[in-house]
Amino acid sequence: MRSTNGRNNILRSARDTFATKGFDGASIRDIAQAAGLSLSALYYYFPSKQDALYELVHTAYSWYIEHGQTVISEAGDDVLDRFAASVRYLVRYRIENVSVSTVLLRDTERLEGENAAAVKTLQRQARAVLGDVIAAGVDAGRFTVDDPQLATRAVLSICNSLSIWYRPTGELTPEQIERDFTLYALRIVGVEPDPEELDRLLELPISQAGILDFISDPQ
Amino acid sequence: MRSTNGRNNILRSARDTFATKGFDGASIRDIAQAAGLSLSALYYYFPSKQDALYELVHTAYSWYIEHGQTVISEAGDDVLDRFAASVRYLVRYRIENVSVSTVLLRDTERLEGENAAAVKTLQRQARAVLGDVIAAGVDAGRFTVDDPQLATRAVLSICNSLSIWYRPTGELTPEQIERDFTLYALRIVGVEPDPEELDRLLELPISQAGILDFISDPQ
Amino acid sequence: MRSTNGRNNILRSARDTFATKGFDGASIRDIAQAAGLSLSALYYYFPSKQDALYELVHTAYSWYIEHGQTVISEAGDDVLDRFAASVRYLVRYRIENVSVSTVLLRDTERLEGENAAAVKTLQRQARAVLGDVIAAGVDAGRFTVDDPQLATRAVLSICNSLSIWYRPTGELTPEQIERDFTLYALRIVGVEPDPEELDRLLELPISQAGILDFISDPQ
Amino acid sequence: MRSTNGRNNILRSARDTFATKGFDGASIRDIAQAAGLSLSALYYYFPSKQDALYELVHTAYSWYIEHGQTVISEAGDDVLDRFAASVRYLVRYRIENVSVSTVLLRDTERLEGENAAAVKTLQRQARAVLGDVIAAGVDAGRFTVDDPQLATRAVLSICNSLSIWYRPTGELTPEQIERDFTLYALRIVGVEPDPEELDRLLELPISQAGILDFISDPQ
DNA sequence: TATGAATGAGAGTTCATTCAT
DNA sequence: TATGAATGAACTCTCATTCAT
Repeated sequence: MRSTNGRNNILRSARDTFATKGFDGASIRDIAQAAGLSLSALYYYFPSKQDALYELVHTAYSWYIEHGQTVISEAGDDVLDRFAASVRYLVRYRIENVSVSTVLLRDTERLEGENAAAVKTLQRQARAVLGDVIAAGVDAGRFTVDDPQLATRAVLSICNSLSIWYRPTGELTPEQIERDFTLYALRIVGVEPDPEELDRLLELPISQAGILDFISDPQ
Repeated sequence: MRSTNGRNNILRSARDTFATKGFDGASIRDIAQAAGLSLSALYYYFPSKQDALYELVHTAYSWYIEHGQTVISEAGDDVLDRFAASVRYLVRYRIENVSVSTVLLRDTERLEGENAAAVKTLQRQARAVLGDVIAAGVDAGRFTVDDPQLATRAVLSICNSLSIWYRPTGELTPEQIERDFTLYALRIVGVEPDPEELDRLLELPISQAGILDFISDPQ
Repeated sequence: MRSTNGRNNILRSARDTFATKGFDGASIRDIAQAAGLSLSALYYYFPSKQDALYELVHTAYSWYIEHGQTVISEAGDDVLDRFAASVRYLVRYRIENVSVSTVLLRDTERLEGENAAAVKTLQRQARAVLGDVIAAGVDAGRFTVDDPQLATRAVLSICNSLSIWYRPTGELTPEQIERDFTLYALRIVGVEPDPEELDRLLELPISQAGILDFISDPQ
Repeated sequence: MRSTNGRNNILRSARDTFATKGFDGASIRDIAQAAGLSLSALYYYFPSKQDALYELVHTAYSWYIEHGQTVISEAGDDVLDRFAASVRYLVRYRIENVSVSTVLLRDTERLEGENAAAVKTLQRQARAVLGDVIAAGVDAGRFTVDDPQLATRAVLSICNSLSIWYRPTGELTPEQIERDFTLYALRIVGVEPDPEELDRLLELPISQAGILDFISDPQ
């Protein structure tokens, strides 16, 4: 069994190097250097650069999907609560995991063959985390949108944009972003919350406990 | 005298090759082959791969900004009309120029030095096309958002997502997308239009006339 | 059209380097250095090391087969004359083209896929150059062997052994070897020539005119 | 105490891997995998790849020489019997030990330094096993060849060719090959046996008893 | 305008080998 | 005895680029 330590160390470096230079722009030598290892040591853990990307992307998506479902079920039965929880979960994920999010959203299309197919399935499932809640809200008559899938894409793309422009050193605090993005999301599905309601939705507990160390950002 | 023809031919190939493989994944041989030229011919027109990317990105952004301002001013004085026009202009641009949009939104960060700086300025201006309208709407009390810049990012990111998932062969028509995205944008800034009003906003004329052939998609 | 000059120069170096170090032991750097070119220049002419080997082997076998048939037909109708001519042709080929013979006989099995298949066909044809003559001799009742194919292998293997041990600086002259090997070959097929007959058979003209420069040994 | 078991297991794998891929084409990983061992385990038994090859080649040649001398002395005093015995011994060795023969005849020249020198001595001795018999036959006036050494090379090369083309699944039986090759060998040295004589020569007992398991072929 | 020929640097990957355990 | 972890050197091959024509 190859030590999880060595693997994770490399995955962390791969994540940061991919995020900075892009999959094709990042050389394996860059990753090795970032990991404090020799070039060839990487090949002890991963048979190829592609495989390292796949491992990273696969693990990150899987974690997101699994914890997303937990977060939503912990939000209770009300569809508004569940919707707010899933939006806030994604916002926080993007803010706290900018590097991996960049790789997920930009470099995933560099995957080939079976890897690409497997990840496309995961992406569909990840979209469904939010998409199922929106569909439920529409079915329940609480949300008013013509095309729940398109509305899902809209809300997701707002949150995903964080990986492009959010920086911890920027002017906006995570809390401001979380509040405003939650409001935008609600409005998109046709809900205009009064301020107290919005406050309440923002106080529901959202957990990202137990995230793997090679997913979450370095600080 | 360098013929515009040769240049544009190359820019078209560069756009498609960058869009498909990414800037770092695309080799100059790929571009030459797509252009039906020899490797060295490219160097007659562009001193480097970077320069070709810069030319492409610079021209595309400049065109977008210039025509965007025209479109908005042609929409009249009402801030709602101007807002709808600018959203619809961007939606159409993304739908009709998927390839160049992909490059603009993904590969621009591969630019270096002065090129990168110049394009960052253009990106700010491009954001301002929509951003100024939103700010005006907020100032006029017609839009209710706390942070006009953040709202701008939200609306932009919805439209920009088209470059990732929109395909002309997909199920949704450009008209459906334009309608729904316009509605989402209005809702984000706190406006809930009644159906007639939305219809009216969707009938305002939007021109993309005169777009350069190496920007707009092949069909 | 890539210049034949450049190609042949590389093929010559490849031949010598493969002969000395074996296909797997020869690095592309070795070949480039021997050719007085940079590493990458080789890739302008040959897409891979495999392809260079294939080109070399394919051309050498094709030349051997074609000229072998000419030599035999020029030897006249008598099966003994034809047999002696084909043996002497092969002996001379091995002596005058030791390097390429070494590659042909040792490294051909490093070929893969279609290349391997194509060369196996050529090898069968090359064996048939001598094999057809032996079969004709057996059919005509002039040769007494049970299995013409096995006798062919026997005669061929004697001649082929030259690529392993023959050196121009050795004690034996090409003429001595040609005489003795011709005698062995005759004896194998059951013919014991008297000295005058052997002399006559050794005086028939055998041409290797027009051999390609990257096949024949450097001197 | 290094167990002979472990060593032989590795030598067996080395033999097969070298035979299939060639010395330079075979990686130590390939050998380890074939032996069912980890990479580093090989280094417990052999200090380098070269040494493993040397051990294999050295042992195989030594065994061949020693048993060859036994076989010949067991054939009695008659030079024809001794000659037939040595030819048939080699034919059987090549047929029953194709893998090791391939390595012996092809990869021996990859040996370096002292290893190469030592093996060259062994090769000379191995040639002498047959060569001494031929020389004795010539001295005794029973064989009529001008150059006993060249005749030796001729007979050897016929037998050695088996490592290239003989496969147990082929059409020819070992017995057919043994008969025909013995006949060819006799003819080369100028002896035309009548059928009864040939039969008698083929009935002399030849032993390969006690061959080491890492020399003889797997079945 | 355009190409063929060439190059140095660097890509991903594999190699034989080492060493602490 | 045997392994997991690591390394430096070398591998084949591709890259962006140049330059004479």
